[in-house]
Amino acid sequence: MRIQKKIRQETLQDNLKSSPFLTDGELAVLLNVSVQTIRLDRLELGIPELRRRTKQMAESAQEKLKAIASDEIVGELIDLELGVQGISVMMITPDMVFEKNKIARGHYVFSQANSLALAIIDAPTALTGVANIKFKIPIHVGEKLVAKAAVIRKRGNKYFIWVKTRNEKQEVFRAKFIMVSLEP
Amino acid sequence: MRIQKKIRQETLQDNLKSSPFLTDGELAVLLNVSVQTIRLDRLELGIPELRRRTKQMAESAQEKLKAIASDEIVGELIDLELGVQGISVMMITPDMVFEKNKIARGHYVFSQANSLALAIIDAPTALTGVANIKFKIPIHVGEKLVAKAAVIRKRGNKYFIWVKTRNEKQEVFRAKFIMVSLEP
DNA sequence: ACTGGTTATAATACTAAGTACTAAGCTTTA
DNA sequence: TAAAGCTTAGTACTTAGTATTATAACCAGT
Repeated sequence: MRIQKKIRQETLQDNLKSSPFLTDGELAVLLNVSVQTIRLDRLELGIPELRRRTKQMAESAQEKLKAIASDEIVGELIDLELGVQGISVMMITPDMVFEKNKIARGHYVFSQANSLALAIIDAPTALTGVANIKFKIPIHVGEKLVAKAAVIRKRGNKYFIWVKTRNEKQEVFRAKFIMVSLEP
Repeated sequence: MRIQKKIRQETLQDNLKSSPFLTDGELAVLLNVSVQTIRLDRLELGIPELRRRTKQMAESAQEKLKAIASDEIVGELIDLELGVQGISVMMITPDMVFEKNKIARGHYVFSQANSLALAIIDAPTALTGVANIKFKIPIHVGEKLVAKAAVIRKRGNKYFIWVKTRNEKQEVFRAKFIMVSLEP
C-alpha cells in the first residue's frame, strides 16, 4: 500500500497531462479511489482544481498565440545600425522542424533573414522585392542561428542587402535581398 | 430605454471581448444593472457562462497552437501530381500582415510557395537548396493566393521547380527553387 | 497481541458562479 | 388606460470545488 500511493499520484499526473479537463470525480473513477483521496493527492502535489487549471490554460495559450501573431521580427534583434548592418539570433525549437528528420523547415530560416533585412532599412515602410537565397547545410533542433545583415548598396528606393546565417560552427544559409522602400 | 438595451448589450460584448474572464457580477457593476439583467442579456446574445467561455478558450487556443506547430504544409493543397505539378491556396488573414500598412509579410507568401515546392517532389525527404524569388506587387488582407508549382527539370537528386502565385487578378509573386532530395 | 502511525474514506458545512423559473415593479407605447 | 416590454428580486437547484473533522483500515514494530 505504501508504494501504491506514489504510483497513483504519478498516474494522476499523467492523466491530467493527457486530458487536463478531468474533474475530481472522473479521476476518482479512473483511479478507483474516492473523491477525497483525489483531493488529498492534488493537495500534496500542488495541482489546482479543474476550473483554475482551465483558466490558466486559457490564459497561457492566449499569450502564446499573441506572441506568435505579433512577432514582427522573427528572431531576437541584438544589434542594429540603421541603414548599415544588424544581427539577430534565433533558436531552432522542436516545432520548427520536420517530424521525420528533425531538420528545420526552410521558411523559418528565411523568415529570420527576411525580417532582419527589413529591420535594418532606414525607412518607415519597406517590402521585400527580390530574394536570392541558398541553404548551405541542414539545420537541426537546438541550434542557435546568428544572422548578420548588411546594406551593400542603395539605389533610389531600392536597398541591396546581404544576410549570412551561421550556427555555432559554420555558415548554414545566405541570402541577398532587394528591399523596396514605399516612401513618397 | 429602448435604445439603451441595445447599447448595453453591445458594450457587454465589447467588455467580454477585451476581458473575457468577467463574471456576471462584475459585468453588472460595470454596466450599472442587476445581475439578472446581465444573465438575460447573455441569454439573448447566446453568450455562455464564464466557466464555459474559459473552457472554450482553453480548447480553441490549444488547437490553434497545435495547428500552427504542425502545419507541415502552409496553405491548403488542392491539387497534386507527384513529381510534376501542384496547386495550393492560402487566405491572407489579419495576423499575416504588418500592423501599419496591412501588407502581407513576405515570409508567409514564401512559406506557401516553399512548402508547395516541397510537397510535389517525388521523394521521401527533401530540403530547399536555393531559391530565387520575386515579390511583384504588394498583397493585402483578405486576398486569396493561388500558388501553382511545376517541376521543370530534374538532375540527379536536384529538382528545379517554378512557383507562380496569383491573387484574383494578377501574378503577385514568383519563385524558382532548387530542392535537394536526401535519399541514399 | 496490542499500540501507534500512516493512509483512505466519509461526512458535514460552506463557496462561487452559475441555470431555471416565478413574480413583482416600472415604463411606455399603442 | 391596458397590454407589452424591460428590469429587478427571490427561490430552488447544480457543479466542482475548499476546509475540516471523524472514522475506518492497514501495516509495522515491540
